[in-house]
Amino acid sequence: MSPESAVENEPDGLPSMRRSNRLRLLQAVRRSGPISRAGLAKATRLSPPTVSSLVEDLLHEVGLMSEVGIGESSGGRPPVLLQFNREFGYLVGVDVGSRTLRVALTDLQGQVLARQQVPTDPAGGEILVDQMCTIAGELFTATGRDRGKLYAVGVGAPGMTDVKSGRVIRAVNLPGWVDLPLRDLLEARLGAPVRVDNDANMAALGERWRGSARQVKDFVFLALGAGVGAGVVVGGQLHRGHHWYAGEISHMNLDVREWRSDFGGRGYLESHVGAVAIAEGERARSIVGPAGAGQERGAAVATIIAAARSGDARALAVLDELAVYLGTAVANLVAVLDPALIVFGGGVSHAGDLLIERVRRVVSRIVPNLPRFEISTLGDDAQLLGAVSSAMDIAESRLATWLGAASFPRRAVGRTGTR
Amino acid sequence: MSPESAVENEPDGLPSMRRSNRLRLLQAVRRSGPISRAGLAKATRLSPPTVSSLVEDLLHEVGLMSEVGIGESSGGRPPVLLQFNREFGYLVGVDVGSRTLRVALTDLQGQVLARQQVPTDPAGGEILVDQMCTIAGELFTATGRDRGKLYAVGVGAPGMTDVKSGRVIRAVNLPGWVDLPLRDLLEARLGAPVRVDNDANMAALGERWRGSARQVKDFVFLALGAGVGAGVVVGGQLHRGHHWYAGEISHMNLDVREWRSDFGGRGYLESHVGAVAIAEGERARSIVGPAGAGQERGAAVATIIAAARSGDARALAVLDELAVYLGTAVANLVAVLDPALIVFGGGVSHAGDLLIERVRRVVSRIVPNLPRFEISTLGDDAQLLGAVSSAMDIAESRLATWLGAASFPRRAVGRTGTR
DNA sequence: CTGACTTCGTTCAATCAATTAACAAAGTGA
DNA sequence: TCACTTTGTTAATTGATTGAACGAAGTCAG
Repeated sequence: MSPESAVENEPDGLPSMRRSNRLRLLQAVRRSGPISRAGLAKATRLSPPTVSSLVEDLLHEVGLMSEVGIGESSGGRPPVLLQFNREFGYLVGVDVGSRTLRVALTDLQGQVLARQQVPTDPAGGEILVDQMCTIAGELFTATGRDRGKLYAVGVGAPGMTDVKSGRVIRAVNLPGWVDLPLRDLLEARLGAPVRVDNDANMAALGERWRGSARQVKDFVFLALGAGVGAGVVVGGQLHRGHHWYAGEISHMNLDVREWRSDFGGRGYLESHVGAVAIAEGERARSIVGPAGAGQERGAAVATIIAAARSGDARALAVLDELAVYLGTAVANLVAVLDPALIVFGGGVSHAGDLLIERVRRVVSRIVPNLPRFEISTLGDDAQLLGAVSSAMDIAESRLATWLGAASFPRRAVGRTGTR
Repeated sequence: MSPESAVENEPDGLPSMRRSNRLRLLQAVRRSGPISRAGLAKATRLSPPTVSSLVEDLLHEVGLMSEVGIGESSGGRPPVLLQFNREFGYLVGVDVGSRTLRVALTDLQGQVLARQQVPTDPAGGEILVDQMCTIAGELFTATGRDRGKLYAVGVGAPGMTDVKSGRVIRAVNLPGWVDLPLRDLLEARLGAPVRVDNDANMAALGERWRGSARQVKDFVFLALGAGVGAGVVVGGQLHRGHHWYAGEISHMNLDVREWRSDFGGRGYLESHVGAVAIAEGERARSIVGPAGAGQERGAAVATIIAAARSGDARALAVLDELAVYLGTAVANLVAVLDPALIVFGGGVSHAGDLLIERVRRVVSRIVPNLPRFEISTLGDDAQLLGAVSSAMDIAESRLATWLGAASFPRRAVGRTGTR
């Protein structure tokens, strides 16, 4: 009964018109929640008998729909409500943070059934792969679901990833991850298609799905954590770039006079906006104490933000300084992309309006086309939910190809000659 | 027999499967040049009788195909070759330069039938609209084509345009164009759908179609003329941005220390890379003579480039300076988008390798993900051909909706009740 | 130059899915 | 209780695609 086997069972022979209409019905059901056959007929502009017949397939032969009960009558025979069978399969989303590993088990609609988080094993490498698989297994057991029905997996990893080959090229703070074929390892162990992407991209997907960026076609998610990264969404689609480097804005140079000093010099965004840079600035030290005392830069940043919130002039000055660099970088990004929205995430984003106002002031002096600015509404869950969202994307296309999105009547392969 | 009337004549009653397959055939014919019915059957995976029947429609009823002759036998009955009827309708592309107005008349495949160029009337405004329409009319007459068969028009205008409403918000060097509803004016006079877009975007489309960017999904066209503009192509599609400001990189700030000085200060790209800025730099003056002597900045730039090509140290120094700013801007753009290719166009691009090498050197010090760099292969024709290309896009979708790309069986509207 | 073989395209009957029309089912409301 | 609505199914019709057979128009070998 696993989806895998169902794929095999489905005869390829069905002419495509029917398959395509089946898919249309399924999508209508997913969009329009519980809905009657009559409602589906209106929504898809198919005739009632056709809908009945296709629903029959979807209900009993395929198993992707279920009858969910009787609806209110509106003056006639009450409708039989149909629903997408969300438990036809399950999704797993994984967020590999440099400190925390989060795993969620959801149904096909992305509804979270269970989740768990543990400290990331700093050794990285295959140990982490073990950790993920174990936790995923535990979540299946805990919720009493069949792990054979795992349908797709999304993984957000810190650092640089090659989405096509599913490799992690290098991971921030996880020395054990260098050119790790994460996707292949996971697919082998979990028996389901896996997509690996970097954390900023995943966070962007999360915000697009259930965060600040719903309905927004063009936006950028700014991950302001240990480093600075961006997830770029253009035309509703994540844009990853030719070398998977899109959004690596930490390399931006904001001082032509310093461009000769190679990566990481004073002219570069990274030197002014990363948590490291913030925590180790002069003013910052005067707030959080001498360098080296605070092992955790994230904590130092949090302290500075707290001070700023309570009106500490030195802390506000740190934000001012930060905003000049960040704002200029954002302005340059806006000059290139003209997005409708920029979402701030990561530790620095907890400064909230203190940050947004300062950045907006800078940006508005540089470019005329101001985007909307918002703080991530998902916070630390953005990456995890983004991973789930990307698993949903895989599931979507798997369902589509399976049910026959494939255009049109395909003749039986290997057509025999005339003789 | 104009396409317009044909659209009306086509009964909407054809069930969609047939319409959709007709479209598939048409596209296969356009892709695969002259091809037999048997070839089409293989290419589209439709059965021979179906192909015959649909081709019959397309040939005689619709008129979008024509038989073009008999092909070589490959050991059996020789094939009857079919072709897309490129003269089913015509396209017009217009490039409104600040100095030259170019107009081309092409067939539906974008093959240029005739073209003409005249000096742009600096008065701008509706006078220019007249000019365009007149020239277009002349081209129809000169080639003996029926102007009633005009199928789509693309117009590239300098400056800022709102593609959705078809308005020119403001045009560089054309004071008469301020918030001009160019699309509506032209559609009223020409009787065909019109798309208006800015010159950098059109040039990008041109390079995508028949220039350096063929087959490239993610690239940026840099228009280095009087100002600096970019046409941004992401995922094969032009990206225009939320306020139609995408690619307005002249606003980029490359010197945080100068960000307070508002638009146009020393920190901004525009102040260093535009033809004005180049021609009026100190070193530049020492080559081309005192300021004000050369009315034409474009000519001054050309002089400098010529000098550089012949090894003039001062001219090369101008390029060096330019490359630092341009390279930094490009690097920032690359940090955001990671394109596969950057195409240089406009007057400054005539510096060729002298420019590319210098820019590449700067970019390679700032970001690790170097794109390919190329000089526009279309030169001054990029915008014009881009305008044609965008007209083709319109034509494509017009044909598609007309032939019924619209997904699936649509019930007769206003379905009468059960009674 | 004839006959076997290919390839191209069409004719014809069969198939399959969607539609219309009619009807059964299951309610509301006067 | 009866007229009316809305939902869903059954039955007959329509329309498009297909497979098989066949005619058309060539090549190629002996």
